[in-house]
Amino acid sequence: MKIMVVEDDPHILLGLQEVLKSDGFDVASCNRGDQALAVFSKHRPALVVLDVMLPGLSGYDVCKQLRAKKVTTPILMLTAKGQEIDKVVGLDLGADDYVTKPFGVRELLARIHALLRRGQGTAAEPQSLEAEFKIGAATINPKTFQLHRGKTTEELTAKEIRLLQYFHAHAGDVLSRDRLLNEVWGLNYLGTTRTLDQVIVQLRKKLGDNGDEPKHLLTVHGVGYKLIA
Amino acid sequence: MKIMVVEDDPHILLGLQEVLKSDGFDVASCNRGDQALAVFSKHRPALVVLDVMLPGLSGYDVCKQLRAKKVTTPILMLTAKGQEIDKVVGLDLGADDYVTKPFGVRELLARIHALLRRGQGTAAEPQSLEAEFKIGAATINPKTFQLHRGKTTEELTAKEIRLLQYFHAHAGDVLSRDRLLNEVWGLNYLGTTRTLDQVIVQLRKKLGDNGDEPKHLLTVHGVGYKLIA
DNA sequence: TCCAATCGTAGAAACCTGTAAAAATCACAT
DNA sequence: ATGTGATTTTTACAGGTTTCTACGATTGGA
Repeated sequence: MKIMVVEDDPHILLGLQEVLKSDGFDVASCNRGDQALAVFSKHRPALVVLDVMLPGLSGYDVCKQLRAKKVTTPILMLTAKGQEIDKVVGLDLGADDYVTKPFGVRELLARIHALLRRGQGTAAEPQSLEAEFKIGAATINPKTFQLHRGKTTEELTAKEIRLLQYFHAHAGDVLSRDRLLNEVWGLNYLGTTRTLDQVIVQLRKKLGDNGDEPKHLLTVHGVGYKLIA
Repeated sequence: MKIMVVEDDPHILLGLQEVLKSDGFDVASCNRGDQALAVFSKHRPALVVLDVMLPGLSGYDVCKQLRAKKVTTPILMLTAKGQEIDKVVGLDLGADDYVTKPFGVRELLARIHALLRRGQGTAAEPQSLEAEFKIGAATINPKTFQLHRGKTTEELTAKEIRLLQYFHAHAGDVLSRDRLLNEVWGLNYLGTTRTLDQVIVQLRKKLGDNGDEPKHLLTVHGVGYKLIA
C-alpha cells in the first residue's frame, strides 16, 4: 500500500517517511506543490498526505486539481494551527480529513487507517468479487470462503480464493508462475515460486483433484498452470 | 430524487443545497426543527439530512417524531464533535447514519448514496432494529440488552448488540475487520482493529462459544469473522 | 537416458488472533 | 466541578495459522 507525502519541511518529511514505512506502507514523496501531480500520476498512491503551505503550488490548489481530474484517492491535509480548516474539509476542496500541526504520530496514523478503511468493505463491493462460480463439480463461494463439492464443504483461505478467482477469470489460458505471483501476491513480492506450487497442491486436494491426474488445475511443464473449469 | 435538509446555519445550508443539487438531487429545506414535520409531509423526500442543534425542536425530537409516525425514510444526522453519537444511531432514535461536523463533502455524499442504495435493493436490512433474533440456542433481545440462553441471561452492551445485529443481518458471509469497523463503529472511527477482537471474545463467552472451537462466531484468518447462526 | 522442472514434506519464519488486565473514556449522580 | 461505576479501548504477550523456504524425490520431455 503506497502513500504519497507532499511536504516541504525536510525534517517533517523525513519523520513522516520513517513513521509510515515502519507501519508497513510504501512512501512516495515530493517537496513542491507543482511536482505533486506528476508524482501522483507516476506512483498512483492509495492515499495522499498534503501540506497546505508549499512552494510552487499551495496544498489547496493541488487538492483542487486532483479532484478536478476525478481522482477519488483519499486526501489528508496538514494544516498549521489557525489556518482555515472549514474550507479544507468543508464544502469547497474535497479533502477527506485534516490534521493540525504539530500533530501526534498516533493520531496521524489512526486517521490514515480510518481513511483507507473507508470505501473498503461496505455494501458496494463489486459483484464480480463476490459472485459464486463453479470449477468442475465444485462451487466456490467467495462470500463465505467455502468450496462445496457434493456433500463436502471445504474452507478456503484468502489466498486460495484470490488464486482461484484469477484462474477462473482466465480459464483455459496457460498462466505463467510470474504472472500468477504478480497478480495474486502483488508486484513487489520477493520469493521463490515454490510458494505458488504449495497453494496449488492444497487447491487440488480441496477440488478433489488427485495430484497425479489432475482434471482442473493442470501443470504446463516449464511454464506454469492452466485451469479447466 | 428529493432530499430534505434541516439546518439552521445558513452558510452550511447553502453549501449543502449547492452540493446536493450539483449531484443531481432536488432539495427541500427548512431551518427550524418545528417546521421539519410540515415540510416533510409536503415534499415526501427520499432522505432527510437533519442537524441535531436546531431552534424550535431538536433534531433528536424531529427524528423521534418521524419514526413515531412510522416514517421509514432514511435519516442522516449531522452532529457536532463530542455529541452523544451512540444514542443518535440505531438504538434509541432510529436514525440511520450520522456525520460529525466539520464534514467532507465526499463523505457526506458517499453516505447519502449508501443509505439510498440500502433502501432500494435488499429488503433484508430495513427490519426493525429492536426485533429479537436467535443465534444458535441464544436469543438476543435488543430492547432489554439481554441474551437468553437456556436458563442463563447475559447482559449485553450497546457495542455488542450492534455488532451482533450486523452479523445476524449478514449471517454466513465472511465480514472483514474493515467492514465491521466501518459499519458498526462508523466511518470516522479512529482506533485499532484489535478492539474488534476484544468484543468478539466477550461475545463468544456470552454465546457459550469456546475460543478454540467456536460454533457461531468463526474467525477467518487474515480477513475477519463470520457468523453461523 | 539425462537434465531440468515440478512435487511433497516438514520445519522455520512471519504474521494473525485469543485473552486478560490495565488504561482511558463515557454517563451520570453527587 | 468532581467522583463513581460501567463501558470501551489499548496494551502485551502467548499461542495459532498461514506462508515461506530448503531439500530430496519424482516426473516429463528431448
